Amino acid sequence: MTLPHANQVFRALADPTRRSIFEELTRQGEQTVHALTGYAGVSQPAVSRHLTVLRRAKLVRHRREGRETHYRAQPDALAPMVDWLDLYGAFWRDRFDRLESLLNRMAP
Amino acid sequence: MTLPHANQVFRALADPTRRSIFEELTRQGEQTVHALTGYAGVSQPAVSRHLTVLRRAKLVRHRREGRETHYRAQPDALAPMVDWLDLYGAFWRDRFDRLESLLNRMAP
DNA sequence: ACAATCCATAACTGTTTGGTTATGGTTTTG
DNA sequence: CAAAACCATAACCAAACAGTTATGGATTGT
Repeated sequence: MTLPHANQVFRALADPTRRSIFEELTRQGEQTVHALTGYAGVSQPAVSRHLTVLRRAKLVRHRREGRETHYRAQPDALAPMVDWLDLYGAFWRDRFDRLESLLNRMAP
Repeated sequence: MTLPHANQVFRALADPTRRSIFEELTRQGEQTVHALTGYAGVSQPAVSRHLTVLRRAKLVRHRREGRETHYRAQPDALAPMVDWLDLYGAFWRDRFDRLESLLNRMAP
């Protein structure tokens, strides 16, 4: 029972180069493809394609300005992943609370 | 600057079938490979290999009992993903503080 | 003892993926 | 205007991936 767009987010962030690009955008703010290419350690076309994947997952937004394209992180697109963790986190908490109260009753 | 085992966790959870198996184990508790095969909608060898991937990411543990192998979720192995989101998705900080403290209580 | 069950691994296959180089469109610079 | 810079897409390639069927080892049931 996976949430609707969660899959794209999970897949996009599964690649370390893409995570690294997203991290860089989060830390340093808006960046051009050129700047990101200098950072990422792969070729410019590779960076462009990674950015396309991140864009389809809505993890980044872009803005054209003349011949350059500026990308910035869109952190609220992490919501599906957060929700997924939160969903199972709540479940664990319930189990943990039950276990905790059980232990309290057993050894007061 | 991603933690060493974070990559395995991200990769393991990138596949929807594997997420589904992990979700099932979290919801229903310990399960045999046979039971999971009935659930997952793929062949038994496929399930076994998914479980191996989840095991290497430490997201599940297994216990042999006679001819069957029982698997259960190991939710504290999600910690690297939670840490990552906490770091780069500061937007969601307060929601994560709850989850993180929960995980800390479960696996101190 | 024999048959059936449970599971993991091997062997194979088609698809996806992450990288490359090549190319071309658009915009800036000289 | 010509040249250079920026970026996206295309074409290609090797490796990884997720699935399958086949097989065999270990355990349980008859």
